[in-house]
Amino acid sequence: MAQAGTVDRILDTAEVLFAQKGFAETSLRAITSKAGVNLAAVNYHFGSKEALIQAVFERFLTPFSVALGAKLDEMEATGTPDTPENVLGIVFRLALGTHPEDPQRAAIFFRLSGQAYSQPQGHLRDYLHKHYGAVFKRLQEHLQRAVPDVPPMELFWRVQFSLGAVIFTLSGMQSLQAISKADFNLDVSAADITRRLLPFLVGGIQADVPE
Amino acid sequence: MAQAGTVDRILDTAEVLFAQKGFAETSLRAITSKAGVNLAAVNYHFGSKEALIQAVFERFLTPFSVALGAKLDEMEATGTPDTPENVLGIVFRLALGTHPEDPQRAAIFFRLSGQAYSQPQGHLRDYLHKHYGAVFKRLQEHLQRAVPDVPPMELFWRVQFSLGAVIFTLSGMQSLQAISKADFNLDVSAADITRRLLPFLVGGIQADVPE
DNA sequence: TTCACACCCAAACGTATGTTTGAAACGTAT
DNA sequence: ATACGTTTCAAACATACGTTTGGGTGTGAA
Repeated sequence: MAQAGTVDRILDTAEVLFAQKGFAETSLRAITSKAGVNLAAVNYHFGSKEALIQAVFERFLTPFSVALGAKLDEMEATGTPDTPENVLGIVFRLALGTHPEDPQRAAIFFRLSGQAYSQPQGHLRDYLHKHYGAVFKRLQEHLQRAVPDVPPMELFWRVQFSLGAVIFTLSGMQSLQAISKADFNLDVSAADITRRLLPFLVGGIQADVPE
Repeated sequence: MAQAGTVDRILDTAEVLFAQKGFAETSLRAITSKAGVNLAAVNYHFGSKEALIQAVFERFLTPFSVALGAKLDEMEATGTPDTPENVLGIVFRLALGTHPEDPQRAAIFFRLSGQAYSQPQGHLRDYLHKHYGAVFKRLQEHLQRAVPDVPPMELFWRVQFSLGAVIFTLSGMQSLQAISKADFNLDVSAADITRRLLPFLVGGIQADVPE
């Protein structure tokens, strides 16, 4: 990140600031001054702030969804059984491991996703669903095979619940960590939390469906 | 809401707009013009926008936490067993039922909570934890008795995961409903979703703790 | 009636934001 | 060396925001 081009410097900085403070609360001036580029550079290279936000997501999600697709291919090729643990495990290891050189990056990934999903108007939510809905659907199909007793409609919602648990928790990790430290005097990392998340989600997803 | 006083008209309107578009994206001008009051009224009656936001939450959460406390009292008095279903059931029925005359209100409640929690800086999160942490802790103690095999630290996080699932899902219901309709051609209500949520959360909370 | 106080209102203030502009600097191929 | 497309820059622009101001309006008590 030291002496990259203007475009990358903007993306690198925007990514961090967006994750830290949200989209509306992060001004172009904050981004450009911290990135050491001129204010006008954003509009020159991206066209608008909105386009910058989408570019940040694209740089994040395209490699992720490609890797996820590959992992699913591999799973199908090797005949790995469709269990909730296996399917969800892939996602988590991927999210935590796409940038092994920079562990912070995983947290940024989750918090950005959280920002996107909790965006009020849902522009981004729709954008994400449109561009990455295919891989997402494929993932859900594997999950469906893992819990054939859960009706598809029910599973759809359980996946949404899981998404909520994941994104919400990790996007607010700093506050939660403070609370956790105050109540239990213990530090936790993103990897800690995801380790705890897996059994929780598996338990929820394969729970019995009432009547 | 027809001809209430200025203060209530502001609160009524702000509540809806905040839930709809978020705090930063809702201007005082939008609130006051829709409420039919003068722009300066907010600063006159509340002091600042930040104070308005807190006032909105107070009007929501104080009755809720009082009612929750009463329900817990009742539970202890009648000796109702501490099962995850019972404890969580109380919360859900309360959240959905605090304003039976206005079913929309429950959705607003959840979406506001979601906005608060996904707020980047976490002012509100801390405010909520400070003002309503006591009832919350009590709830968690009942849950702990319901799942004695889950270590307290683990349970703390599972409660956070549950909060995420609930708030996140309900705060983004409009988008999710659209997706759900597109994929399954079915409409769903907030009550529907909470009915689905309960078994999911119970399953997650009482899942086995690994090694 | 007069006074005091709470409330309301139109207007203005200061500031911050995203965006645009036009000229300067740069790199590169001719 | 020159010309040209690309990129950078300081400055300005238009707008939106939260907040403040000062005068007006109504109401109840003295």
